[in-house]
Amino acid sequence: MSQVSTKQKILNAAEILFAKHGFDNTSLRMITTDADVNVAAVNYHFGSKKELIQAVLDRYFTLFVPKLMLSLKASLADKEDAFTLTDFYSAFIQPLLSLSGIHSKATATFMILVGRGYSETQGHLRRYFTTHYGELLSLLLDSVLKAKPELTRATVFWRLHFALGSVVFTMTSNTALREIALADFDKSTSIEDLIYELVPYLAAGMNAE
Amino acid sequence: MSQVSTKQKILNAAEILFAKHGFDNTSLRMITTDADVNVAAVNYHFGSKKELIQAVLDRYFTLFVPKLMLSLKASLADKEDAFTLTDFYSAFIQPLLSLSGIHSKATATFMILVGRGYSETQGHLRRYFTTHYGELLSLLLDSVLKAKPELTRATVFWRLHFALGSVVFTMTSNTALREIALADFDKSTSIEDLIYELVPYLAAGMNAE
DNA sequence: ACCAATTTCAAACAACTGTTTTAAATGTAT
DNA sequence: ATACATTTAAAACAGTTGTTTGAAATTGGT
Repeated sequence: MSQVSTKQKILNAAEILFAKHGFDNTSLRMITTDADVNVAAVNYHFGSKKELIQAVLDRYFTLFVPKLMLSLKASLADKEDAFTLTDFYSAFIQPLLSLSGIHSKATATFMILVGRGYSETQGHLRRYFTTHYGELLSLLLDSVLKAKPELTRATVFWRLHFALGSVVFTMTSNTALREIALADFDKSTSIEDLIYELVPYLAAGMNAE
Repeated sequence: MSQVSTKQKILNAAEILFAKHGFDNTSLRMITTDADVNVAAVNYHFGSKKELIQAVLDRYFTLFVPKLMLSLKASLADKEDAFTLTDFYSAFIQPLLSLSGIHSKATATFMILVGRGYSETQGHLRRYFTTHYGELLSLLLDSVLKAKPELTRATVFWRLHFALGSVVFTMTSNTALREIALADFDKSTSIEDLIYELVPYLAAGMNAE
């Protein structure tokens, strides 16, 4: 019990701090202090900080990726030739919402971690993404191409990442953007408002040309 | 001569390293080694690392922001009530290309630095952005609203930042994304191809609903 | 209750961080 | 050439980083 508990206490604390400050700006001492655990525990249970980062990401990927792939495959099989972009986007909702089982902010945290993984990447994270990302990416490309056959595979690839960029940038810059938004209009913006703004924007982008 | 030269050698080296590794992951010793200058020179000429970061950003902002604002105002005055989204996007081209006067990669570097400024923000950078960014943001909002009066000011605000997110994410993740793209299709993607993909996507997003 | 394996802990590790100090070198006027 | 201010340079600063050590505490199996 104590072994699992310590490991998970570290993962929980690390995840929050990684999302808030980034991987490199989070020290092991910040993590172990928040987790109420000895500094040496990280190296004992995970080996190194690098492996801790991957363990944090793994927890989300092993939960999210299979669910998303199942959801997409089910929708593709169900709709067959009538599969639309709306079906594509809808396939994300359930898997994303299911992350809330971990904790309330899990969905946002996941997106932020993915974003940080992309931009803070220093080699080992890049390799991690390309391996754990490969078959999912193929399925995503195939799905969109089913809904929009007139697009090239390359165009779909880039548009998917443009969309990811909008989401990830909005998440990681959340505090800064909300502050600026608050200074310009005096009405504050909730996460729900943001999603409401985001969805039609992403849909229109993928539908371009 | 020697004083200006040292200052600029530091700025040039810092800019490249900041864009490549981020602000916090770039040490003063990395910068001064690349610049072939003593470590103490940074604190002598700039006061602190924070002030060096702002000096690097300043070099771009003082060059880019006035040009963009003039370009937008000229276009607004010229087209009057016939100002379109195409006019809006076109106003960026000249100011962005003029950055190439600094060096060949200046435009991409500028976008990356802006992106890092948003997500690595720890307080002082956020304040820097809101002050040096305020009147430009207002002008951008007004311009888009002239072209698309049916949108609310808040919607335009978020869509502008969604677009910035796509650009910035694509820039900062450039290497990683190109690697993935190369693994999936075997045709490599140039920056020109990327812009060609980006423009219709951004236009469609702003035109949504 | 015992032994052995697992886990925790305080302390120290070498390497690195931004910054400061002090002295030497350089430049610039008179 | 003298006197002054500006700029460079080597060295050390206190603080933090990830990681390792070795002994203490805890655990689980018999």
